[in-house]
Amino acid sequence: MAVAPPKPKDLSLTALRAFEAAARLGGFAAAAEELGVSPGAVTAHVKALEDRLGAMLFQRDAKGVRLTALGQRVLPALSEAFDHLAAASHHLQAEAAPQLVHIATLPAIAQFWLSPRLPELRRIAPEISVSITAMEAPPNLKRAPYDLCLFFGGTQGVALAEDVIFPVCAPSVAARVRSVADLANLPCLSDTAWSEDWALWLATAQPGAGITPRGPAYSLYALAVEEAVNGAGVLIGHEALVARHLAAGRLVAPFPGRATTGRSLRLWSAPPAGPAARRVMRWLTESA
Amino acid sequence: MAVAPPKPKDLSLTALRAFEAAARLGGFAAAAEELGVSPGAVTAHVKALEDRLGAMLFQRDAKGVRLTALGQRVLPALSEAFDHLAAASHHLQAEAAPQLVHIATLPAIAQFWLSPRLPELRRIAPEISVSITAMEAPPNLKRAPYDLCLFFGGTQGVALAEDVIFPVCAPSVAARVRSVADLANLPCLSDTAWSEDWALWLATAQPGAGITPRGPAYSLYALAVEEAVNGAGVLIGHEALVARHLAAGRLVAPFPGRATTGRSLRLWSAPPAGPAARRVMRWLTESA
DNA sequence: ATCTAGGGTCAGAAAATATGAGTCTCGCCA
DNA sequence: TGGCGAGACTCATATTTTCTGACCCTAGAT
Repeated sequence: MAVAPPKPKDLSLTALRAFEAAARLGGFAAAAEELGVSPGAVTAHVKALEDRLGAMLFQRDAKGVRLTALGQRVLPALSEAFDHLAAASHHLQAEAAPQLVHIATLPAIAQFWLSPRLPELRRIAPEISVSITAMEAPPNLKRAPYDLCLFFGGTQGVALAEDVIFPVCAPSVAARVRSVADLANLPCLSDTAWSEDWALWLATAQPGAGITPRGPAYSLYALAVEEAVNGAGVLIGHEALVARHLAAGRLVAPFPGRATTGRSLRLWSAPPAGPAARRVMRWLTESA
Repeated sequence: MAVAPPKPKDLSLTALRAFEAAARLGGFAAAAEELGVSPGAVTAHVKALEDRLGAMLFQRDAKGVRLTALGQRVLPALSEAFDHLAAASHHLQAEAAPQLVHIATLPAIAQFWLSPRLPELRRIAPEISVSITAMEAPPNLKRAPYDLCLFFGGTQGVALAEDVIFPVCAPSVAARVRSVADLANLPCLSDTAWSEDWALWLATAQPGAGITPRGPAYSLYALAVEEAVNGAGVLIGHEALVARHLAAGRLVAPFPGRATTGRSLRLWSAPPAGPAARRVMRWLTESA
């Protein structure tokens, strides 16, 4: 009774994932971002899924998309399923490479805080290998395959250090800086993502000074630091990130005033943290 | 602090699925069958996954594959995750098309039992649309998107009818059949998948007759039936499948003896059966 | 009015996935 | 002891899926 294979194919997993991400994040663009594809790809997936189902999942208007009733009904089960799948996949990777620890962090933290500590970690625990991925925002640990996260702000995990900020500059520049008022005549370097830093520091160190620092903003903190070291101006420094340069004398703090941003450098781990991840977490915590 | 996207991609869902199927079913060939792809595709997926992980998941030997310890450790979580995903996907399809009922069944049942009943069902419940997929063996309902299954044997669901077998043939052939002994001189048609039918019937209807029926075996029961109707010989008929031909007089039963195969025609549903599926199930049960 | 943030569309390109034929290695069996 | 058959592997090729990139469109915000 053999028959030729007229196979009724399942829904495409990729399309389901695109729908799930779009629904959960409330937009195709956000979903594209999370999935690491272009928005057009998400559009196409959702459309394909809708065509396949013969029903709309989103209501479109020019200002975005909203889930239809159908979409709302099926989203929870789908999200949960993908959570399970991501967890299983993460588990698989952890079991396959138990000595590999993936850390997600800001580029600046990676370069100025984490990287300098790694040689010592490698000396202490040579069997552990650490991989670092730099990103702008903490990943969704339910989905992304990282073992540890290291970012400013939030409330999860342990705080390694207060985020303390204060101006720093090359020694040659410091010689020309006598008072806070001098900042008005110097390039005041900053990071575009931390554009409030100067105002925050001024409010704390010299309230009512009436100074509006002006200067280039960099989209990569490392660039700003590099410029400061090269004498391009005064950088509003984050203690954890400029500590090494201060210790080495490549940068100095021309003013005594320090401000806290209210955030802290925090370290947390993905739920089923393996021995290696715990080991690295302990070491980083102690080293802070 | 924007950075270019050096994205650490997740494991391929397709590869994970191939691994899961191979592990669960105990072989690449079986997995290929379930996934509806060629064995080579499964081989490639598993290999890609192993390369990606840097660890072996299967131990190969010439007689098949066995899971490694690593594979055994991760399989349960993966299987569960794919079960959830399949359930969610099924749920989505059911919600999107609540009036569509997918039935999985044997080709012969589809043609000779189910199909004749559908016009009446359409008359009674025109809003329900039924889709039928023919297959050789009951699908894994945890994975395959069917609402109802209709097969011989098993213990699930409700029994619609005993599987009763007895010889049938065209009236013109019946005229030449006087006794069971005549079967030795006539083509005795059968289905390759039900090769024991003749022996079973003879053991019940004429024990010790010493007859070995000979004749063509068909890989599709419908072919055997067609041949019987055309007078090609005597077919060992399954009551549920030849009832219509008997009623119409195109086939007759030349002997009074009937045997039961010990199995029955059973109908069962996938766990979260919607209203339409339940309706169809009720109707089919009553119609039997 | 212009800008901006989202989506939609499309053609072409890239990557993933599948096939199919041919090998290889066993264990089974005559 | 040589022939099968099962099951898996390989490789070159084919197909399908998926992605991109550039463009358009709309509506609310500036």
